Amino acid sequence: MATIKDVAKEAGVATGTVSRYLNGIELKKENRVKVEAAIEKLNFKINTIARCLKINRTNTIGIVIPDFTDIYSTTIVRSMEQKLYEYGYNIFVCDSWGSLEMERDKVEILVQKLVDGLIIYPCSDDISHLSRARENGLPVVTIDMAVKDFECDQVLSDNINATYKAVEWLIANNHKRIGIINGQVHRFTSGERLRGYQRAHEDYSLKIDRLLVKNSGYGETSGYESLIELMKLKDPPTAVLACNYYTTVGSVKAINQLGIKVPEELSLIGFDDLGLSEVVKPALTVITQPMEEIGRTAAELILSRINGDYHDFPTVVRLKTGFILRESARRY
Amino acid sequence: MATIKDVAKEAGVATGTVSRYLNGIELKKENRVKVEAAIEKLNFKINTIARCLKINRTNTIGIVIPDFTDIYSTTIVRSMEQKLYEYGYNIFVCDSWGSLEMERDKVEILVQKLVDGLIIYPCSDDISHLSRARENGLPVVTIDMAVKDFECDQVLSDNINATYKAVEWLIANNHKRIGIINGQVHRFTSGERLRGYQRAHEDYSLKIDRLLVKNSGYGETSGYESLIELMKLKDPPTAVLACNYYTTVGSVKAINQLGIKVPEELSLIGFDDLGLSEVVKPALTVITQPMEEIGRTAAELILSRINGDYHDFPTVVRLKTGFILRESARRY
DNA sequence: TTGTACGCGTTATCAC
DNA sequence: GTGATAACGCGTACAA
Repeated sequence: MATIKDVAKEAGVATGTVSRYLNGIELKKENRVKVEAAIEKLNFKINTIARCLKINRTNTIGIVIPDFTDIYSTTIVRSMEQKLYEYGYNIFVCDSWGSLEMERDKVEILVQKLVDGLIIYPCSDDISHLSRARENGLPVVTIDMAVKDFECDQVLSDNINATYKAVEWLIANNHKRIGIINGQVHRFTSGERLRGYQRAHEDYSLKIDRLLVKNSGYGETSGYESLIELMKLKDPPTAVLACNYYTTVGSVKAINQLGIKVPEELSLIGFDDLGLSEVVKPALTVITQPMEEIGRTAAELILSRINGDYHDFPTVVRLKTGFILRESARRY
Repeated sequence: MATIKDVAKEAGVATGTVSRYLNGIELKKENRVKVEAAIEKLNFKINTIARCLKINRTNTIGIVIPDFTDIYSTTIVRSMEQKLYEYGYNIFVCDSWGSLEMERDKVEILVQKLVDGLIIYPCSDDISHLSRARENGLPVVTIDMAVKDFECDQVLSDNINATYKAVEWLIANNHKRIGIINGQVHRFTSGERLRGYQRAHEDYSLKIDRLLVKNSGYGETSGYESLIELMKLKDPPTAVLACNYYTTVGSVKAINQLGIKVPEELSLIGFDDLGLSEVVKPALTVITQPMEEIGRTAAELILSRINGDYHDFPTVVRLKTGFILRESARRY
């Protein structure tokens, strides 16, 4: 692999001259031509590693998500990448496999690879490993998770009002027994989404039957099993709210298997308008999160911090969710 | 940020000694204790960039896929990551946005970041940019794409027999007008999948009606529109084969919208057993690709090449596909 | 404008 | 074993 020295020798100039050429500084035409010829001839490529070592920047943002195959995460990542690429940054995406240990490991790897910033979708509310990252002067932005005991920028959906609006709609449409299929209690978004469910009940003086509250996890299997359990109750719900995309998928699976008619026998409200929604029959009513906006916002925040703009640090951005009424929910 | 020199000074030893300690070489107990104390005290972290510059390896594999949100791709990536991580390699995943120009750009970035190998899911059959990567001694493995005019390892599904088996099943079950919704003709997998369709027709002396062959693209919209066009024909098909996951999704959408009864009025065979298959009603009959195996195989190949094992170079691995019979296809 | 010398943090190679 | 020192490839002063 040809180095900058080889190019300099070939062109008969000094290495500094080549370096300046590479950095877009104008040189004497004569030299420029020679340098260009040498680069072409030797098929020279700049060695990014050496450059990074020198300037102590990599123009790379590390991103950690719990699962590469989770379309909610990847949709956000895609939007981040678009924004960051625009500003000359690349992304280094890691998968924590939903494990805290792995997450720590990946963060460590990213820090050692000298990324210029870290955007993380934590898989738990233990983010003690992030403080070490920040000690190295690394900006950190979290997604989908409010973090205590650690100052950093955060981008969140307005989870509380998301479920509040959905439950409110159901109550307004005469539903009184509303099931909720939620993530585990210790997860941040689960807590908020449950909170919205509770608030709507409070505000309309409706009592919550604890049997209608499921929180075994955000996975497809959890959604599937929870829905079956709900419908096996002596007094089953007339409507069910699934609190993320995969519990929605699991719920639909269970509904199909049980042969339940939607919306005649059960109203279903899902989460995130991703692929499935319009494909299943009847089309799903869903709560939507602004995924592109989440990604873009996180990208913009990290870019600000990298550029030393800390005037609004730390910022917590709450993004509004939507509600798309389709056929799977109706008046009871 | 503390450097190895600081540690050496703090411990009162030479930098080489610290380096040897970091690389797991045993030192005199006395020195080991001093070095460990110094590392702890200074919160020293090894500088990966500097190390890479020296040893000329990054322990990182670059991966380029057409779309972060494409679950077929990410499932494969996940399986690659699992294997590579096991061997101490990280992955650097890039999204080509389905554009050749972007793909070139991303490959260039990866080469400059000095990844140790490149696994690529090309978005077209123009892979001229890969030869440059290989000139730098970089092993290249392609996924999902047979490549001409360029020697490299390739991991492919057995596309021809995949569609052959599906069409054969349909023919054996008395279907004579079989529609196919395929990717664009210039795409490699499309060509092969069409070939399987054709061969099955040949082998059973069935003539192909050109009107039944759609090839407007692998996207959801293409699938949606193609299915509608097929069903609008004077003599519509009795069965339709969608040739990737997204055309399958689009087809299901169209079927729901048109109110077509499956399998009574139309048999549908989809591609890839991903999420959707068991959620829609009736459950989808699908051709499956061994995604985990594709990822694992590609990872193993690149690891071999990195370790200098070229005894079977270049290798083309053809992996067998499966066929899951569910409710969406039946005897005509 | 151009050329030179040095620094970045680590590893490898010598002598000791 | 250990210590000193020369690489690795690039950027950047500073002097010419």
